[in-house]
Amino acid sequence: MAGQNQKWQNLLRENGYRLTDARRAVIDVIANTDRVLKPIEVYEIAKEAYPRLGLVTVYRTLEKLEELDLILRVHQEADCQAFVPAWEGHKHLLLCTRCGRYEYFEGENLEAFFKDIGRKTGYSIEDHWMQLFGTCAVCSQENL
Amino acid sequence: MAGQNQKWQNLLRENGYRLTDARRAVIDVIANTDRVLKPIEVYEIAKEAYPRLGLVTVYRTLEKLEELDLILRVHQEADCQAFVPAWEGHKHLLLCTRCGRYEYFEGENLEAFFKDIGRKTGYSIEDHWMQLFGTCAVCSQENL
DNA sequence: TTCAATGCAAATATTTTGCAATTCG
DNA sequence: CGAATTGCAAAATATTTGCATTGAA
Repeated sequence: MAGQNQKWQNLLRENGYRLTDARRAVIDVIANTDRVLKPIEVYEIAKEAYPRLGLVTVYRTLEKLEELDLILRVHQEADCQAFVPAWEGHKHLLLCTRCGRYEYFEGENLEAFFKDIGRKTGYSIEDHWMQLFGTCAVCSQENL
Repeated sequence: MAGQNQKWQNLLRENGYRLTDARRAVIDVIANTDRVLKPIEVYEIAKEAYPRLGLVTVYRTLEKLEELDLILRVHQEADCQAFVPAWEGHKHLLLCTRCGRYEYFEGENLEAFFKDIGRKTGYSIEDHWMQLFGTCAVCSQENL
């Protein structure tokens, strides 16, 4: 997962966006996080490396990263504006409700199931969201 | 799905809440909707039947209905504050991205799958969300 | 009669927009 | 240099809270 920074920076440039210090700082944070992060959290962490960063820029950078499918917006009970690095082709997430850690998981066999639902309901299925919530091994440990 | 009003009203009372005209108006709307509704939409519709309704009361009533598991919060790309009547035991939703219509669907065999994910990742799974998005039969029809 | 509930107005919180100054390429 | 980007301040949204009044039980 580490070292995505360079790849992301290249992708931004290839898509006609400029590479600025502000963007680099935001990317450093979100590309390598092992926890779900809210914009304000990205801001606070990135600000340490690049103090004149503005929150607005964080919002705008996240917007572009999402547009390029480099990050994924995570919906949770309490808030729906948190992000994790995206994994190509997979949007099945497992989240720790205590610490925000995340894991991606595979679900190939689900496609057939979804198709079947579509047939039964008369809907043409275009997208799906699947998320599991639980307590990660580390947090379970701490709670003994 | 129709005629849930009375049941909901009883449940509110059984749980120590008072039955007011404002609450009845809100319940009439959300208990019988066939579309996902945002608080402001509930407000606007319910206001027709009970003009002195305040938006704040809609928020507060929805909060109580959610607490009693009578309605379910629906998360979508654009907003995460929309509700549908809940179906006991099932939180698997299929949503029309055009008109907001919804269908519940069953997924018994998923439990084993979820358990397996938990075992592989070391997480103890506590909850899951599954939603499908698509175009319903009516909207597909209209779009010919 | 009593206390929960209401609804207004005000306070918060969050996200977006306008714009002059800055910086990348 | 020229255009994209920044970040401030202000605006727009969405949701919550305080409080005097109303109304259900």
